[in-house]
Amino acid sequence: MNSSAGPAAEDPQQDDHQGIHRAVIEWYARAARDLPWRAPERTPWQVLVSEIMLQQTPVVRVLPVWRRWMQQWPEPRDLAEASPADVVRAWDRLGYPRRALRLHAAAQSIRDEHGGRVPSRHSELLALPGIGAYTAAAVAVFAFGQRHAVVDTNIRRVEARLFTGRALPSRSLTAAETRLAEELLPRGVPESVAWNQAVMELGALVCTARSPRCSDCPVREDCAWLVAGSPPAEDVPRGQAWHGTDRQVRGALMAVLRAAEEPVPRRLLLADASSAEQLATEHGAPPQVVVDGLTALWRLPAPAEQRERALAGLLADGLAAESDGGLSLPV
DNA sequence: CATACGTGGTT
DNA sequence: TAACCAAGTAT
Repeated sequence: MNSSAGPAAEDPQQDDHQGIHRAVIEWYARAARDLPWRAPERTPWQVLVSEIMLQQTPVVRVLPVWRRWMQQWPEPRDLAEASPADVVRAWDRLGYPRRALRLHAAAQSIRDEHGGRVPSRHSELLALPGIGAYTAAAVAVFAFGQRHAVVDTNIRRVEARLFTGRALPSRSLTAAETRLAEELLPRGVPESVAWNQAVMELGALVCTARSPRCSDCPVREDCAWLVAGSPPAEDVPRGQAWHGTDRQVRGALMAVLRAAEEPVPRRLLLADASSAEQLATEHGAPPQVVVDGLTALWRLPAPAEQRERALAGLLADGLAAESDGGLSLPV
């Protein structure tokens, strides 16, 4: 309320935000989803795995994969001992399969350099493969209860609207946003953890990108964007190209490799619609290796050069490996 | 700072 | 239907 000089004068903003802190945290207690990685008995490893899986991936798609994953590899050591092929298969179609490889490498680092326990320091987490600023903070906060500013896409959007009055945050994370998130963090450790979790959930459930449910928002009275009349976003979001891209070809190649139980001959993997037909004609019979997704791969309107390039990328990333009979997931 | 990197549901 | 979007990271 007041910002007179005193012990707390170093962050005069804090008093002004207490009402917002209280309202959002109270809303969370009432409206939060019941997710397994939030259960009281959750382990740091469970939290870490969930955070990696949730990178750019919706909760509903992560849930079933996470459950299987934690049953199969309940501790970092368990995953560390698995083969990359098994890890990539278990990742299923979560997308960005390089995350699976990095999580595997992180598990090995945890085993080799941290005694098999997920490290709790932000700096140590940050040093693990596949873990950046967001995930390091998220694990430190949600698994270890520390006080750090978590800055994900949800929190960026909520804070952009609530305090900056903009419909959407900028394309990339700015220093100003990080500073704002840090300034908004409640003083007390438990409160800061609750705040991070609550704002993220608010962004996921109410303050959504497309059609925000402002009538359900606990801080709609304080929202700079709403007060300004909900002006539209300024810059047009660049679309994520897909059709005809290398990424699409990589995805189709990965689908085949995941389904294959044996190495897939290179010519089979790199065939296009016409050459596949030619192969069948010449051999007078369907290919010996029947693999799910091969037909879809052949049907892609991608030139041979692009298929070669996509496969080379997979090999370079360690998502595919060459063997006697052809290509397979890395053993 | 921009770009590559999967996948599938929603609008 | 095409475009948008989802708890980012690495280069």
